[in-house]
Amino acid sequence: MKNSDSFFLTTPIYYVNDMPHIGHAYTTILADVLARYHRARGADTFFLTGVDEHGQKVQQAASSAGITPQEHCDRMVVHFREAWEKLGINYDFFIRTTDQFHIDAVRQVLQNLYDRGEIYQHEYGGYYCVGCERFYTQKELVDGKCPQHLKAPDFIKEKNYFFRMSKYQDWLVDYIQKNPDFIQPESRKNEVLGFLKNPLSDLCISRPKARLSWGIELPFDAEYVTYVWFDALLNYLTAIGYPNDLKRFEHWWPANYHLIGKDIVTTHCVYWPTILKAIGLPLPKTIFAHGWWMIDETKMSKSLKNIVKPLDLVDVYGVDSVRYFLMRDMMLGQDANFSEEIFIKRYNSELANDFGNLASRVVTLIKRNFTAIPEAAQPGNDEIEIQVSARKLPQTTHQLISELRVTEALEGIITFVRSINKYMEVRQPWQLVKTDKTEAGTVLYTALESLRLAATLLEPVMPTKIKELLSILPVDEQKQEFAWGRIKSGATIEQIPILFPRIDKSVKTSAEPPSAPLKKEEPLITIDDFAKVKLTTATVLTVEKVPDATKLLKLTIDLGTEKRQIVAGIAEHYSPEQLIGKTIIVVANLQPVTIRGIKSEGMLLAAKKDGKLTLLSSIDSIEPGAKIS
RNA sequence: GGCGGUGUAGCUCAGUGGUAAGAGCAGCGGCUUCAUAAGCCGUGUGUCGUAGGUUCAAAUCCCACCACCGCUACCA
Repeated sequence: MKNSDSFFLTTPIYYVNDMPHIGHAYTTILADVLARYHRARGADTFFLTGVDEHGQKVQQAASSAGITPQEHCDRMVVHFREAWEKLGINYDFFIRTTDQFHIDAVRQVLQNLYDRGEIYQHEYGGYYCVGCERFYTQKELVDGKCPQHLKAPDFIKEKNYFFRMSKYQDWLVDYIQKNPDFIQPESRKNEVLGFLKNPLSDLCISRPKARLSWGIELPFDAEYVTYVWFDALLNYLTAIGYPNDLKRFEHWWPANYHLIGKDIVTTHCVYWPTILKAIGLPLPKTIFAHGWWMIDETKMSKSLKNIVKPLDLVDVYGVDSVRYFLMRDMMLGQDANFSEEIFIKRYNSELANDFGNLASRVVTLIKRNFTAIPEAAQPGNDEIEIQVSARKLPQTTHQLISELRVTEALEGIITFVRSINKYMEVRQPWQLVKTDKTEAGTVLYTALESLRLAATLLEPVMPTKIKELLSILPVDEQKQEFAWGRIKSGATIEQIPILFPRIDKSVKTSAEPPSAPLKKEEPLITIDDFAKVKLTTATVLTVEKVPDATKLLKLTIDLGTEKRQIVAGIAEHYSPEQLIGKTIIVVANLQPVTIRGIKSEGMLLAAKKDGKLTLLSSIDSIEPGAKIS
């Protein structure tokens, strides 16, 4: 039975198709920080992370690199382990979906669901057009024929296994509404509820081996492997012992937090709860979706290649300050900006000036004027005021952390640090020491003890640097970490090193080269392959918006020899007026398709990066129909 | 197209019916010198996106509009 003090939190398991980047790092550091705070308050804590290793993309990446999928995974997992090591991540377990225990457990769960009728095999009829290599619904067919090839498609049957997700739709909507903390922040909850207004279909959880072999084989049909998401989500259960070590499992489940990025909300907030319901397990208490880091104004995500490697940041600035920055600057669930400039401002202002400098001045004053740490003799009003806020601070910090309000928790600590600086100005111990050494001692003890307390509260965020500082401060081990008065009067103290040296903005630390795009080993094509693509110039004759579609424009174009109609997803980037009369480049021999009921006989070429799209054209004017080679 | 969100000081944001609208950063002026050229004090005439409405009273509630964003549909 899970007791109230057991705290289980997870990150997603990261797909090994990609190198670790700041998105992965943020989630993982957040989890680490939360785990450390909960351990510090005495909670029985389990922090799970890992990697997701099955699926199509892994198989493809492996085959293009000429290695087995397992070899590919074995290579990639090292990058994640090393990254977390370097970022000071203290996880309790690192799961790989290729771990045998996970594979076994997933198969047991599948068998159980299958036996209880939660999974069924469905043979869906399909009107399959060989020319198009795709299925058509009856509605899409024109007079029973493929609209492209005007040929009657074959009716073929394909089998797959489906999880009865749809039957849990009403239950899920109800559950989400009755448990306001289940999906956070609220905007994500609304999105999920919006998603659930449309009918939910059953979830296809198998892939025929003929198409994809890299996955967990279904226990009840060796011709299939498990859909990668189904396999991956179950890690949250298998890693803590489900279904073979129920005692361990029940100690931790349900999870207190699944931390995720906002890109995987549907899988976690729709698929996962229904799977758990079908298994018969309670749902995690909270699924928290955080935002994305914008790097120099550009979106950072898995699919984009403008990767800023967390390890590079750490090499330049140090782990602790990077962790601090990431935790301090991203507000609950919102997107945040990262740039060197923003980082340096935050670092200099809070870590160097407010905190680090305070440590230096207090310790220096003690070393210079006293042989040992002085006593706090007669606390006056200023001392009492500091002590009052020092006693409140651990409580408010832990409260905020328990609500995932990390930014505000850190703000509270740094505000307290500022108040210590102010206290120093008010009491001026460097003057007092000349007139009243006892009172100067009281002031310095108060400042040092306040500093120690602030440092202790910052330790989960900056474990390395803070440990370094705390190891120098002599304490009375009998007294509790968060209690006032732990610093030991009469003990000697070493001079402390400069913890966070100020970064001089004029000396730009651009030692790091702009991160080169990952070199993917892409297969090369021959000139003959290229020749298969018929590219020609074309003149745009007419353009109109496709009704009820945001992105679509219908164009008629002149190819010199003929006129054609194409549909293109560029309405958000070009207005019809901008296009008429322009020369564009099209793929002339592309298989036609029907988009929104409109036939499209070709594709225009456009360059797209970071959300910006521009059509390709020729530098000098040229007749339509010119061949491009 | 549908659903939802955001728009407050140069920047990042807090503030959801009621004293003259706030914080941090940046800027400017001063004090101080124990300290990492750090610290402290002082300093903001901000159309609270625009235009209406409800109210004794609105940044805060309602309507419309504008801008941006998210999810979703359609987008190879």
